[in-house]
This record gives sequence, C-alpha cells and structure tokens, in this order.
Amino acid sequence: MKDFLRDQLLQALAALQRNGSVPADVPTAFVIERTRNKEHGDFAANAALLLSKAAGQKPRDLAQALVAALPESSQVAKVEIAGPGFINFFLSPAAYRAQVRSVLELGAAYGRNDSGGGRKAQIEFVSANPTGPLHVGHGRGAAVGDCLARLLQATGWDVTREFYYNDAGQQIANLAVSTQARAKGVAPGSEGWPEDGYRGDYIADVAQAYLAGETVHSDGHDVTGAKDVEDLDAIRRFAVAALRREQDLDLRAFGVEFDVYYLESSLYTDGKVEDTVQALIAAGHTYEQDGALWLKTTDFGDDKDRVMRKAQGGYTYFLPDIAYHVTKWQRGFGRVINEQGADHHSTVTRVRAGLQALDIGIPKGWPEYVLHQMVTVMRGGEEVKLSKRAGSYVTLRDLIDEVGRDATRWFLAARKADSQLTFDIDLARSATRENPVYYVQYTHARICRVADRFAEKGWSWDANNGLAKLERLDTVFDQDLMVALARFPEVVELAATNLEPHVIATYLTELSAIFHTWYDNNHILVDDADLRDARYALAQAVRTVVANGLDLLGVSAPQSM
RNA sequence: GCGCCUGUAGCUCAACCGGAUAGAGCAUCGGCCUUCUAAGCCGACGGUUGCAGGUUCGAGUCCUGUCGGGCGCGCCA
Repeated sequence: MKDFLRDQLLQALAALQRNGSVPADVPTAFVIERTRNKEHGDFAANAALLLSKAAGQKPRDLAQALVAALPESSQVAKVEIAGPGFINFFLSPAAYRAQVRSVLELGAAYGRNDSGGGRKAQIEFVSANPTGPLHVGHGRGAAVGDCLARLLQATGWDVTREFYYNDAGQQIANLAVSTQARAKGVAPGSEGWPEDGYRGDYIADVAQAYLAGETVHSDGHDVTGAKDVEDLDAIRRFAVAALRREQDLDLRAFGVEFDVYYLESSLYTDGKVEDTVQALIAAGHTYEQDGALWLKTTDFGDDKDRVMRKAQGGYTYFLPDIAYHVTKWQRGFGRVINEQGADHHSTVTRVRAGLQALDIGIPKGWPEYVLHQMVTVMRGGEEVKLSKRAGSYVTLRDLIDEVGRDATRWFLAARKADSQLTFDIDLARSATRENPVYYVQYTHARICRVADRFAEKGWSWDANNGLAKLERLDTVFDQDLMVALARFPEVVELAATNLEPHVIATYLTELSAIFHTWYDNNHILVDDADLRDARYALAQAVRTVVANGLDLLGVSAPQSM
C-alpha cells in the first residue's frame, strides 16, 4: 500500500512538472508512513514539506497542487492536507476488506514477500566454543539470530544458518586438562587442579562419561570415551563431542537448528589460514616488526595495526576469522550477517579491514553485524548469577526448564538487540496480562476456542459468505482490527530490513490488544448468519496473522491454554 | 584516557533510518463475568525524553559538549 501511494504521488508530481508549476529537477525522496493518530487518516506523506523549498512554493500550496493532480483510486476514500503540509490518505473500507480476504487466501504466506529474490544469505550466530553449556547470552544470540533467519526467509532470502566453533585452541586445551583432572578425581581448587581450569560440575560429568566408555553422537559422528586418563588427546576429542552434543540438545530444545557447523581447525588443515596470510602479504598491507607479522588495519579505519603472526610463531585469532569470512564470500553469500555479543564488537573493524586488504571485491560494509548487549537474569527482585550445572553463570537450559521455551524465546528476542536486557523470571512465568507471551498466545487460543463452540452450536462457517458480507463489519472496532491486520506485511518488511526481530513482538502485542477489545465488543456466534460468518472471517484472519507472527519468533501458537 | 552501546512515566519497554498531541503494560485508584476462556475489557492518575547548547518548517531521533550505566581497548579467543 505504501508503494502504491508513493507511486500515486510520483505521478502527481510528474504531472506538475509537465505543466511547469514545479521544476523538473526537484528531489523525489519523501516518506510515506502509517499515521499515529487516526484523525490523520491511514498514511501520511511529507512530500510537500520536503519539496517545498526546491519547488519554490509554500508546503501547503504544494500539497494542494499535488492532491489536485493525484489520480483517482478506489483504494483511497479521501485525501486531506493537514498541519504544516502533510498529505493524509484515508483508505476506503473496501481496501481494508480486501486485506482481510488476502489474509485468508494467503494463509501462512500472508506477510511474506520476495524482496530477497532468492538470493543467498548466511546468518552466523551462537558460535559458542564447546567448553561448557550455553549461557543466557548465547540464548539471546540464538533467539535473535534464529528470528533474523526466519525474517530473511520470510522476505525471500535463501538463508543458511551457520555455527562456527573452535575445537583446537587454547580454550580447548584447557577443557582437556580440566576434564583429565576430574577424571583423576582432582576437585577444583585442590592439589593438582589446573590453573584457570573449568570448574563447573559439567566437567565432572564429562569425565565420568569418558571413564565409563560412553559414546556420544555429535555433528555427524560418534566419539567413544577411551577410558584412559593419560590420553589427553582422546579426552579432548571426547570432551568436545560431549559438550557440542549438550549444546545441540539445548538448542534443539530451544527450537533452533543449524545448517552448517564450521570448525576453526579446518581452516588450518585445509590451508586456508596460510592462503590468507600469503594473500594479505601479496596485497601489500603487511609489514614485519619486532619479529611479528602485522596487518595494516589502520589503512581501513582501525585505530591501530594488528599482529597476524606472533614473534614466537603461530597466528593470532583474527587471522582465521578473516580466512573464515573469505570462505563465506567464496561460498557465494552476497549477504552475511553475524549475530554476536557486543563484547566482541572490536572484531568488526578488524575483520572488515582484513577483507578489504585482500582486495577481492568484497563490499566495505560486508559482513553485516547485529550485536546484542548483555543479559541479566532476575528472580524475586534479585540478580541470579549461578546455575547448578555451570556454576558461574546462568545457562540457557536453566531458563528453558524454568519458564519454558516460548517465554524464553519471546523475552530474549522482544527487546532491541543493542540495549541491555533484564530477564525477569517471575514475569516470564506469570500467566497474566503483564506477560506478553501469554497475552498474544491467548489471542490465538481464544479464536481456536470459538471454532470449537461454532461446531458445538451446530453451525458451520460459510467462508465465502463471510467474505462476501465483510461490509457488515463497519464499527470502529472492526476498522481498527482490519487496519492492524493490514499493517503486518509492513511490519515484517521493516523488521527484516532493519534486522530488528523485536518489532514483531511489539506488533503482536498491539494486535492482540486490539483483538481483545474487539472480542469484548463483538459477539461472534450470533444468530444472524451473515454477521456471524463475517465476524468469524475477521477472527480467522487475526488467528492467521498471530500464528504467522509467532512463527517468525519461533514461538508456538497454542490451540488452547 | 580512547572506541562502541545506552539513558524515555515509580518499574519493564515502544516510538516505522527527522514528522503532527511521545505510546503500551505493570504498579496505584475506580468500574465490567446468567453471553464464544476474566490468561480478558473499560476508565483515572502518571513526562522539561539525564543535562546544556546547535542544525531546521519540525528533534526522543541528527551534531557538539557534559553527567550516569554497560562492554571493549593483548604478539588471549
């Protein structure tokens, strides 16, 4: 609808330019947006305000001329000029009834579009190293990343979900010696416990499983505990597999699945790290100093140059990072989004700098980043910091077990990623209006219940009749609800464009509020069959949109509650 | 000290990449269940958008400064 109105205005502008009342070279950038206030109609355009200077006319005069030149349309009931020179569009009731029909015809496809055109996009998220259970921060990354993937899929992108992890570095060596210590019966803090070892109880579980010769299946292969406490390499392989598997179980319980798991170690074994070093040297953006090899990231906006190869040999972490991103580019992902904790924000400039230094045609802003801020967990008004299993942090599993998958996903995705998030366990558990998850799910369940009652009363819904009689729905409640339904595709597009899943949650809460008001003022199962069919059609449209919206968040739409 | 994020009602948060009178929920107070789930609805109260300047027709939004909070500033990952 926005595009339609924009086109109408552009036609009007072109007409004015033809008859010479407006210069031919005025800019045509203006915004059409939903109004906040119903008195201003459905959409407002600021074209006259922005173009008045270039056109040499007062905003209201220009607006007047534009409106006079607008083509006729059955979609628009009236157009007004208001305030300093806004052009306000009031849509016709028929335009909204058409939206309701569209919802029922399209079903699960309503709200989706093809702006991605089937192009390949990759979203890398979570990417936790297998050194312990996932924590709440990973949970936020999982919720946001998966919603981003769903949003891009809904807007026509061919999306790959990818998880990158390190199975061979310093942290993993620490994991191995920690597990070995536990296998030998050494407790954290006692004699022989490795410095900075992982102290969580889960390490003891892994050690037990290793000693028992258990087999774990992870990332497509089986690893069996060798039972030998001296075989550090076997311990390492087993611990990595066991913890990856545990993370995967948590992610699955969270409703998140990945298409690709990428191992940092493979970048070395495949020679990609070495290739990248050579390419950077060849590109001329490196130099040797103090025995180390440096990359001149300052050529690309970094505040200081970075060491690539240490004086003692070995590469710093950001080199495999660059090599990894080269593979993403080579794999044909014209669009890549990295969802990470904001504590890694310093890598953004470095990775992009490294990719620019290679000069292989990668655009400057590639890859895109969505960084989420920290999560603090509250219960009973106090911050929760510990978990039974991990010890030093709250795990994703703790949250899922305590408040359920739906509420966890909702709360972790319903806030803007770049602001800090307070996860209130008491709120997430509460089954009241103040808990938006249940409020929205209740909308869906309520409508489903009406369907049950429909049958119990011995009636059946005549969908065609309902759609044919939509003009019977002419109250302000009906109108508000139809407007809300019509907004959904715009909201999806906006959320996808700005990479902001939280706007879906905000929208669903608003839609639910409008629905509940409508529901309280409109009895659906009335004796008047035409009215009943029409109201039920509108309710079904709401149910469909709520289900579609919840699906974008990965939250279930229950039939009953 | 430098960089990034952030500051909106008592609390938790919105505000569609500059728009019109800054919105919800909770809390507080007051109403609504012989009718499809009250996990609901309606009303009242609540604001100098941290502060000070600037840009312009118009600023919560952009710029500068300042104060408070978070994160990051390794030849760690």
